[in-house]
Amino acid sequence: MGGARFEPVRAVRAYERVVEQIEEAIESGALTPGQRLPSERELMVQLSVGRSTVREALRVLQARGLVRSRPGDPNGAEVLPFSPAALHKSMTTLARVEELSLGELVQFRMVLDSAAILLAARLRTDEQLAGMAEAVAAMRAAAGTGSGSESGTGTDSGPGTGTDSGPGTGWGVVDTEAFGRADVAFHDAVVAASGNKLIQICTDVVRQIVLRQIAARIDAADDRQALMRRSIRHHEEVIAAIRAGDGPLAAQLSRKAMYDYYAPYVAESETSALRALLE
Amino acid sequence: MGGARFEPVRAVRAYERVVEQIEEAIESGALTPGQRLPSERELMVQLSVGRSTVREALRVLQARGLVRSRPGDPNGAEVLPFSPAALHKSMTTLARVEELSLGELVQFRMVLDSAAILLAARLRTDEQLAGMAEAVAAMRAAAGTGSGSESGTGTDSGPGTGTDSGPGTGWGVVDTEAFGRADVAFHDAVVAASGNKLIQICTDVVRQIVLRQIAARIDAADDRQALMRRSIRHHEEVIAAIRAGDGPLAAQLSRKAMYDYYAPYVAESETSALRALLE
DNA sequence: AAGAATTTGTTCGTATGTATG
DNA sequence: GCATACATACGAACAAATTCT
Repeated sequence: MGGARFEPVRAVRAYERVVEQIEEAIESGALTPGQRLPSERELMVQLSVGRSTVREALRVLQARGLVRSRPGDPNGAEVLPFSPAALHKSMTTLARVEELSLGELVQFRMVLDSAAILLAARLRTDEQLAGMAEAVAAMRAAAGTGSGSESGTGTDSGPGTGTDSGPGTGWGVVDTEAFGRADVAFHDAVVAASGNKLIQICTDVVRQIVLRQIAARIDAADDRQALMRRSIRHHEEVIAAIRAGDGPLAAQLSRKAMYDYYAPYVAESETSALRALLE
Repeated sequence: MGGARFEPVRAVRAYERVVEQIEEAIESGALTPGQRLPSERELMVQLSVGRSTVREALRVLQARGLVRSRPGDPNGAEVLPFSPAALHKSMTTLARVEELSLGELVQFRMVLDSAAILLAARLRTDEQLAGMAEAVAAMRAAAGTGSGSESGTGTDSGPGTGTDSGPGTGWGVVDTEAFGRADVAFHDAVVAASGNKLIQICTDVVRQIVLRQIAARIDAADDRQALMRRSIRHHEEVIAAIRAGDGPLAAQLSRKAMYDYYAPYVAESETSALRALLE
């Protein structure tokens, strides 16, 4: 009894077979980024399918961010290096149709970011630590405030980043855009030090989604500079804890910092769930 | 100076415009799951594009999991309820082409799972707690071991789940498949209690990817029953901590449990990064 | 610098298998 | 069983874009 088990045969479309073949070639490494696929007409001969079928398959692969094809390119479609664009798209869709609340997104960031910081406190190199300090210095510069605190970091502001072409912002006062960039650079340095690419990509994606939802409200805040100063102080505390190797403290500080920064925009019914992470 | 800023005009394909229109209709809620799109021929009239263009757009939408079309369906393509399938696909691709190591995946699970447990310890209802206990009872039943420990949980094994049709496994001994299902049910109950859908989906996706990588090795282990017993004991300790409302303890126990379970399959060079989370 | 050759983008017509009534 | 409408698939044709000569 029970030797053979049959599955219902789902009618597999021709274009899916094409997608599978090319996908397999890419994911297995037989096709590496930068290499070219055969032209559509040659693919249609090699695979013995019509051109429309080939094109539909290429569209799917393009939607997944695996290849790109340009009109007139004598070579075929180009195999792309992986980018989290498809992941970003999926999560954005998820956020819209599943009505992911801002609270959930911020909570997710608090979890992943504090984990990254916990790991970074253990695994960071001195260069990575210097990169974090540099980013905070850039935040200070963008906030237009002389100094945030009495921290002993000897690194001065990185060259060139910031006050070159911010449209509509004056000099020496506040450059919201540059501040945001420096903030991103800080967190990038942290997740890079954590050594976990998955955390890196997910935090990156979620950060963009969060920012898209509240960028307007942050820009409209009239106490921006005060917010920036507090954020800078928090970051400096985090760096100090990382430098001291106290991961749990650094992680807790980072959760607190993110809570303080984003909580005003989260629905009141959800802030308690955020505070549950502050402990 | 600087008033108008021009962007390079990227030639936007016709099919992309079609994708955007339909996508917008779905994400905005104008089209809800279960509803039907117009037929391809009608879309091609409404949008004044050719048939192939419509089809390529539908392929992209199908690849994103937003619609599904079947041959012969008198209605058009069906709008689907959101499923994390596209997210899963993206992450799987990421894991393959970026060579995400098993260590990174397990680390990610440790972070998200322990966060979910921390939240669940605060926010769970009694029903959700009962569901977790039920899942652990099912794990005990599947492991074929009389009792895992002297824990005082009064719930007996849930009805029906488990020993009905495991192929090739005897009765009363070990049913690896049922054990896995019960384990999944436990973690599902936890993330449901955490109240964060994003954590739920991400843990679900990553769990499947991890399992796909090491399922064979787990099946081949000859001390499976010992592993199961230890896993059950760990889960019972976690439940006890959740019941007591001690979130940090529950989270720490869960990280330890996952480390014990998966560390043997992780490269030795990576286990230290995992232990960094154990604190 | 201009034109030829090739490739993708798009349309259209046709044939086939399938689901619904 | 039959008619209808649909998706699937093929392939020819033309337009637009790119590269090479």
